[in-house]
Amino acid sequence: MSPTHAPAGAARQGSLRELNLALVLGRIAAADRPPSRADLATATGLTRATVSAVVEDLLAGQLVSEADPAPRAGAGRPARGLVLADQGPAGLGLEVNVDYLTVCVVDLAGQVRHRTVHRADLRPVAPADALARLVDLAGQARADAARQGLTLAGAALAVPGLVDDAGLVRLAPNLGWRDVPVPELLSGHQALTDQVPGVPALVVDNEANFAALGELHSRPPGPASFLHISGEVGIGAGIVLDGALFRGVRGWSGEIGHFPVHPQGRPCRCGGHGCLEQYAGQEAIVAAAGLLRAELPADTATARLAELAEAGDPDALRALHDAGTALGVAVASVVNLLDLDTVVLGGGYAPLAPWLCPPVLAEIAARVLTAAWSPVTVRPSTLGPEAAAVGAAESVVRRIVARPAGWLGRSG
Amino acid sequence: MSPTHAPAGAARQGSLRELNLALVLGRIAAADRPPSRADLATATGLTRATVSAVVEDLLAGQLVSEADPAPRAGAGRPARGLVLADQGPAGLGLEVNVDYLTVCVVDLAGQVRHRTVHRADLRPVAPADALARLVDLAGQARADAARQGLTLAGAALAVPGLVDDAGLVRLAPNLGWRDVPVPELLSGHQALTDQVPGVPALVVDNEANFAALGELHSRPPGPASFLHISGEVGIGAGIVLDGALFRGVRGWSGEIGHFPVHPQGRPCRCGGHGCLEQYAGQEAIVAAAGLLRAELPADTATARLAELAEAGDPDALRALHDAGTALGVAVASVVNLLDLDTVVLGGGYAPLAPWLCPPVLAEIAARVLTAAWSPVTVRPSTLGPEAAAVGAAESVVRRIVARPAGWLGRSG
DNA sequence: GCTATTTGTTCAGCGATTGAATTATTTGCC
DNA sequence: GGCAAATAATTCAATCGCTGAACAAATAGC
Repeated sequence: MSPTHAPAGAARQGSLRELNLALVLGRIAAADRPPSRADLATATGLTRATVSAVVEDLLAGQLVSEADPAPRAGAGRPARGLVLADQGPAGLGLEVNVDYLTVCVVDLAGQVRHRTVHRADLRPVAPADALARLVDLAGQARADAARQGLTLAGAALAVPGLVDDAGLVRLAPNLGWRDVPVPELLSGHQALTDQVPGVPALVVDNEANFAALGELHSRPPGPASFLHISGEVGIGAGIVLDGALFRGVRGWSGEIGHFPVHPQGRPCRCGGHGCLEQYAGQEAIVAAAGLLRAELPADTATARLAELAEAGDPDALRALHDAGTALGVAVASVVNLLDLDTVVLGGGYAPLAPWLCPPVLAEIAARVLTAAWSPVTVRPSTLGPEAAAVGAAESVVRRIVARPAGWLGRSG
Repeated sequence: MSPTHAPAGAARQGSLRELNLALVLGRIAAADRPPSRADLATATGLTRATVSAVVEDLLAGQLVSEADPAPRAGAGRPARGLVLADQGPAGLGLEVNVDYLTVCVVDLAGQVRHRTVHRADLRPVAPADALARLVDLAGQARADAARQGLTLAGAALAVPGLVDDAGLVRLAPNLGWRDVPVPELLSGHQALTDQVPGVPALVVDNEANFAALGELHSRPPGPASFLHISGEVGIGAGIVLDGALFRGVRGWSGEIGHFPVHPQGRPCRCGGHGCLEQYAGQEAIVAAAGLLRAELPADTATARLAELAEAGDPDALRALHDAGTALGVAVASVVNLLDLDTVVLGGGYAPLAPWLCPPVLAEIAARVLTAAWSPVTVRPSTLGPEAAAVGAAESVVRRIVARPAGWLGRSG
């Protein structure tokens, strides 16, 4: 991923157009106001002739559309602004979690055009049945998308667990799933999306990874490299390096929940001692604050905790401080290892960020050698609780923006 | 780095040839026996006509040369094998360390064609003087390279400390350097190498990073992603992801020495407590084994320790076991975070690997969730103590192999 | 209404790849 | 020894896509 590496395949004649399609479309996507063809030419270094030809392809493929010209001072023929199409390909994002199912549709511009949240305790539900419900919701989403002139070009499913390259869910402890062959179970149903060359029909990945992707593509765009930590029952991290998600050799990166914060500390269900999860996991924080954890929905407990902290409840404040310190120990090590300058607290941590950030920053200041030369930012996620589903859907459209040739029917 | 990301610049006509030059040359470099043009055509997907044209460019530019045909069974015109040229561009690798200076020259094929090690205690020497000595050694290396038909295309300097993007050595604690502007100090001397477009004249980086690169490009080629840990007085890690060194946002990745192994443990000079360095640093191991650390050269102490362990000395064995356990705690967290499947113990750890690996593996087995599905390999580095200098030199030639257009005088 | 200015398109030219035909060189068989 | 089959490498017309310059389109200012 960004590092200078040799190209994967042969550069044939058409590769040139493929690259320039991606280049121009990427510029249109990144611009903050609709650029003209002339703007794109100067920005990319291509000639206006080439840009025109490329844009013609993109217009024909419904990837961009012409917008009202951006008002400009001075003389000259008015420009025609180019924006990402709001009719055309879109991504389907799916999420299965402990107490809800989410389906959403995101268009090329990153707008959420459809969203459904289905609250239900999924733990007693068999995986196949949960997926069947999801297919049902996806069908409605697809119909709604079609009404809006959108074509679903691919789907991505977020799961709170370890996922295989093939989409096999090896283990989702809080959901009670083990070795669930998701693509196989879904293949029995109607296809979720249309088939588009270059866009896999279904990608399954960890929710923390997709949540990080959602953050990466949020507006305004985040930094190119950051650590996104989702604090739920477990603690997962999504690592974004140079604008790309780092998935590790087998896609199992980001397991930060069992970082040894207190090596001789509390026993953890993983078999170790003093794992981060035991000190900064949602259940741990809630318990430390003296709240009964009988209240089932995790977000309710989190909201309650935030209320108490807001009101100055000393137990809640102490619990949050301790959790933040534990989190800070782990985060500091990650920052030392990867030299990141931004850490995003997402998921259940986002509403607690006002109280978690200070101790995290304190640990970073104390433990990160290089913090003296350049500061590390710790901030809450800008996305809500559906970050993972939105990030999943965005990963689909981003793939099209990064490689539009597939969608346009070129060799890909 | 590697990840699917949009191309940086405009794809013009010549980019096609640039890409294919890199593609073909990369194949020649990666092949284990000299491939013919026909082999390259089938391997890359290009036509034989194109491959011939590309190879002609590479031959003219002295990047490859024709070798004896690989013996083949069956009829047909015999192939002409292509190998990386042993006359042509080469990389100059430099290293400043606490008790030695090293200069080496590595050719395109990765062969070390010249090597000088100058032993001296560099701590009392002013940075400018140390660099002047290095320039002297480099001049001899350049003359020797010229005698062998090699042209030095660029230089890379390994330093045991934090280095800036601009080559400023912010801090090299064991060397006593602070804010040393290396490129500036060297600019006063004769140029180390020739100027080649696309190849920076001098790159300065951390020794751990270059040592990891050396491991990456060693024969047989290592895995595409791994963690390389250099155990010296300090402990540095080089992170290789998808075949590329991961340098972090500012190039300061890999600071693993201050990983909190025992949060309430021994105070560390960094201000923290229980840092890995205090338990698995060379001085710590030597002290724990009951050896006097008055013996200055670090490699002597390490060798002595290995001898004692070999002889079954219980103090030495216990010290190594404890160090390995501490190292394992840190390594397990890194593996959990990045999902790597290979860890290489280099530098001072390499000769101690027989005793360090078992406890490291034990900690990984206990702490890495995914280790159950796929094992993690822990092995010593195959390179000797000059790994950093060789890795530095290799980084120069690798850049040429990855982007030969610059060397060939194309726009690149 | 005219000029200056900027946008976008058209078109000949050119570089690079392609695919088929051609040449080169060896093995195997009669 | 000579011929056919097989494999390697080169040659060449065709094609694709980018370039650069000329040209058409559309607006502001005088």
